[in-house]
Amino acid sequence: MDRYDPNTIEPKWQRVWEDADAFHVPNPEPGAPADDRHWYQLEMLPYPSGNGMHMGHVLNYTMGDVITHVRRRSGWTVVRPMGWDAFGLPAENAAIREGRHPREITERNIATIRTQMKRLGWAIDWDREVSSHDPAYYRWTQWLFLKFFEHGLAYRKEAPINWCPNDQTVIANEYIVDGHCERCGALVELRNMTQWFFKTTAFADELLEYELPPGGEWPERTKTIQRNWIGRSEGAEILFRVDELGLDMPVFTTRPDTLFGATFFVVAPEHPFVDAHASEEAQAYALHAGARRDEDRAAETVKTGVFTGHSATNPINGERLPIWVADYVLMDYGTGAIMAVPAHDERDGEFAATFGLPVVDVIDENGRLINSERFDGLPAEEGGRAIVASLVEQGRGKSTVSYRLRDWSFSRQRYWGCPIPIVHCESCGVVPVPEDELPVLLPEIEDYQPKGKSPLASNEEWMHVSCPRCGGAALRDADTMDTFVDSSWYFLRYVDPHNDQAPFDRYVVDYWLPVSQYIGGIDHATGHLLYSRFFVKAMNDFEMLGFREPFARLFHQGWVQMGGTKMSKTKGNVMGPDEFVAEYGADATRLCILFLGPADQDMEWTDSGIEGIARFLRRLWRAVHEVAERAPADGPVEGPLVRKAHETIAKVSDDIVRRFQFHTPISALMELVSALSDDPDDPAARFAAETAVSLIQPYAPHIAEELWQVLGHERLWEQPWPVADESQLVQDRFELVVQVNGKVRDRFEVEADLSEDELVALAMTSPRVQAHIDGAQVRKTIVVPRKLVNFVVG
RNA sequence: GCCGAAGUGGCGGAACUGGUAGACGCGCCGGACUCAAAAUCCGGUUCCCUCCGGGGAGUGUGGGUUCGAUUCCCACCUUCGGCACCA
Repeated sequence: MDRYDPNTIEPKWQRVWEDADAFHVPNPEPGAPADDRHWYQLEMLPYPSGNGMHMGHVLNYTMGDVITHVRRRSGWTVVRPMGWDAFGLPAENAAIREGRHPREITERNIATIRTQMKRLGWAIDWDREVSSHDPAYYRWTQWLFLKFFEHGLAYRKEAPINWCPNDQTVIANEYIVDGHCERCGALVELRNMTQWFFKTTAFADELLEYELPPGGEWPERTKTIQRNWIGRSEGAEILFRVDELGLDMPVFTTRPDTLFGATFFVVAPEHPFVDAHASEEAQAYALHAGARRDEDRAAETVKTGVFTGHSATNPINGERLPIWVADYVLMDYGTGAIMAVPAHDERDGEFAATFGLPVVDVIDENGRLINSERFDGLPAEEGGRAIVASLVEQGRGKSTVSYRLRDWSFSRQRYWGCPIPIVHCESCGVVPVPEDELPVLLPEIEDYQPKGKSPLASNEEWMHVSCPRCGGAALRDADTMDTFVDSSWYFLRYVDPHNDQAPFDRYVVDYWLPVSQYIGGIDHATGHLLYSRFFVKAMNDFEMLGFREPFARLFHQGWVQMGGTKMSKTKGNVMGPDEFVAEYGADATRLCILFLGPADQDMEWTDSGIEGIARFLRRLWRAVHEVAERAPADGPVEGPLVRKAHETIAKVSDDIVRRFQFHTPISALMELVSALSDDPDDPAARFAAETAVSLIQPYAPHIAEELWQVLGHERLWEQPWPVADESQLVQDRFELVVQVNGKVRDRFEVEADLSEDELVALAMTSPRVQAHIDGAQVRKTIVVPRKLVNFVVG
């Protein structure tokens, strides 16, 4: 028996799989019958960082790998692709530092990570590899952009947007954390700029619906996060009249029932009313207040504001309310104006207190309307409906819905991204680049240094084009797209990666998608996951594909932490797999990361854990070799070891497939290996060994393959997944627990086919039980079949 | 403030449908093998008490339901996550 040496056997089997093209899965022919046993296994694609993979990646992809092997071997056709989220700032910043091209840096990083991935032995169909920086990919990103543009779902507008002063580019709302850039941590500024937006708000209601296929399931917490982000509020829009100006001012409110309690009216500093009609003092205030970020405005403890000099008429009772301008009202929510009800809104109450404005109670302690004329006495909710109905009749209001969600601003003022296929023509305006001129290649430039405007603009030759529409002088759009545009459709390209006629064929995506199981971090709940859903819903509307959701089942892995904190470059606690793979092998590293704990919870990486796993693998290695040296039993085997093997099959399969729990199967396998190594001479030891090797294959495919060969077999990766023999799971004896008043007093083995009466009689004979009953009256006897007997006394 | 998740040995965690709390691993303690070490193997390891037979307590806290609660219900505490001057 050779010593277990992962560094010899692992590369050997990796070569075997590669030569056998073991994990390549071709697409079905058009019109081929739909096979309902196909599975699309996907984990979020990696960003090719210069540091290579970290343990979080190892966890993520190993989990996907276990599922892939189990499904494959259970008779499913599994597609499991891989690719690279290759555009983005880190490569560009590295390019500035190193004086090289971002492409060179990115491709170098990809090569490093690809090598790491192959060394870990993951079952990936490398034939489907795609990279978002490849013109063969971003050609179709551009093509999709044009589709969205054509349907009015991509548009340009001037708006105050988030600007990262460090990265010198716009960033999306979704990637701002507490007012700071999620990527670099700089404090985000507000800038007024003309930017490209995707109209995600057009799908606000659809995004609240999860139109999943049968068997699809999303975690409740993810849906909650998305629901909070979308922030749907039902309410009413009410028109207030400014008589002296002949103007109607709409407000949004969720509380139309409190309309009689409105005692003043407030507009946001950015509201057009201010510039057009407000007093000089109010305009001066608005100019100052409107320039501040929402976060700073919110941080103010005392409310500020100025009277504009005008009044608005409450449509329900004709009362004239003074119009104020105040920065606690936000322009980009609702209509940018509110009816203020100080009695029933905390913020309005504070404002009224500060400026001595009147307060009118309109709801009593029983929740009924008061001071509301003919609506008095109605329960608040009913009263609200009645008030809206009355406004509708007068044409002064209607029921409506407001959302917190904003459109996705996706143009970026940096180099390393997908160019926007648009030309700006003096006479024609915004003109799309014709489809047959795609891709618009990313031009070469001299200097990547961010200067607050797009580096692409520095390439004069590239910038100046003739207008595709009129032939006149025109300029290209010099911005690039947010990398989240690239990753909003990569899962569609994966299934048809070599298509040069279209981003994908509809029959191919309709065959494989929605993704059967998606795995990735919950940090993308309001970003990537929402964007991808938006893309798919829109493409479904364009009739490009036949489904409404990209991901049927979603799972979020926990963070792999070190020293109690999430791994991050700034904390210097990022750890990759390399040193563990070199010392203990890929199999041990894979097992170790999954053995750390429940996959959906944060876990602490400990170096000592891998020692235990290595011990286990050596023990497995030795036990299997010992078993293999002995002659196989002739005829069927039975006994506790056979039963243990079947129990392990049931446990491992159920945990992985149904419970999505990856650490407990390892415990079960440790028990089985320990049982069989205790007695290699047991005639059932060979069956137990074969079972253990077969079951561990998804976790540790290399050692499994090697030991499978030691046991005289071949090509374990394509052997059917073991199925537990139900009859073996039924035991003929079990351990009966006997309780007195719910406390365990004795336990002993009994025959499984005893009747309840016999169990009770047997339980009663126990001297320990007798001692606790101590001659007292047994008031009640509870029997749980195959488990316990409980005597209630006293 | 609103919404959500979670609290179990020294540590990571197990206990899936209300039925033996602590599987499995780490760490630690003791032993075997060895000149020695590594590796390996065996035994022990929730806490307290013990006449070594056992006994008592115990899953964040306090109640409740139940023959029986880590599991269900109520209240609270702590931690983490999302939203938040969103009308």
